[in-house]
Amino acid sequence: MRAEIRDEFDPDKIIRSGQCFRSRKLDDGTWMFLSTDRMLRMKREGGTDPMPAVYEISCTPQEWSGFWSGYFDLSRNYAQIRQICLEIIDDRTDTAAASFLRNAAAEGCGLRILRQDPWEMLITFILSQRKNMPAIALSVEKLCRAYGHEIKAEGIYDLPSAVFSFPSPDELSCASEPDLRALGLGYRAPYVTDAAQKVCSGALDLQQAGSLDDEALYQTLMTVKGVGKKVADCICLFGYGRLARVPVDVWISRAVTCCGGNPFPAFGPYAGIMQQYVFYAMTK
DNA sequence: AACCAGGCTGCCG
DNA sequence: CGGCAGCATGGT
Repeated sequence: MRAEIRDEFDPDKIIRSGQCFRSRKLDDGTWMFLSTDRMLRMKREGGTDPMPAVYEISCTPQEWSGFWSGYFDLSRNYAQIRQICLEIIDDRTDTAAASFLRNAAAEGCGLRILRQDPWEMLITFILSQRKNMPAIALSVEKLCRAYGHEIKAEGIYDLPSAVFSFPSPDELSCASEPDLRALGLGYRAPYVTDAAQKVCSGALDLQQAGSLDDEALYQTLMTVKGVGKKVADCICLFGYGRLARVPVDVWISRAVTCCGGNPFPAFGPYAGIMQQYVFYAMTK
């Protein structure tokens, strides 16, 4: 099918923004996005300059409106939100911090906070600790190849190599801690088995957790071993769309120092989006 | 070849 | 309580 996207949307930036680790751009210029056991292929039509942007998309209209449109958070107006962020930045008296933040908000144009699967976010960000982005992508890929199942290509698109789903809680519950250490997960292996055990047993209901407020959700997620403040905030932001949450990692910590104090609370309900602009600008 | 990576746990004071 | 060593492994 064909889809027209009018708001700010830059798949290249989204893929390199550190919120998803399986999606990528293929050699033929199409983008491949993956979420749990779903795959989407998309290609820009009619050059790159004109708005609105039109994309040729591999799924049905039902899958687009029923899933992927929500995944890309397309019902939200990011152009307007980014403008609100810029106005908040203009109110600052500290010119050095203001120009730093203004630059980040400009660099981040086209980023969106993806509405991803909570289980996939839980495991992915447990794996992410003390790793750089290529290393995270590698361990996630290993996990999918070992415990997920193959996803077949749709329609006219063919794939360069086999693509695997993200393992479901049941699929991952087959993995013992030594199995996961053998995959190279290191000290994170027992954290993953604890997460799978809690979710499979029903001790942690990720679906129902979505009805909790931000703070209760955050506290609930931290009951899993290996999930601390930063990882819990990543799951809140990228898995539950809690846009006020600000995961503080080494990069954001540097940005806070650079601004002479934490600049994010000023952005209120959009602090998490501003955080993503800053993270992207700093890691680019 | 050292040093770092989207940190967390357990222990020490 | 706050502070901090130790941690497994792949990138740069």
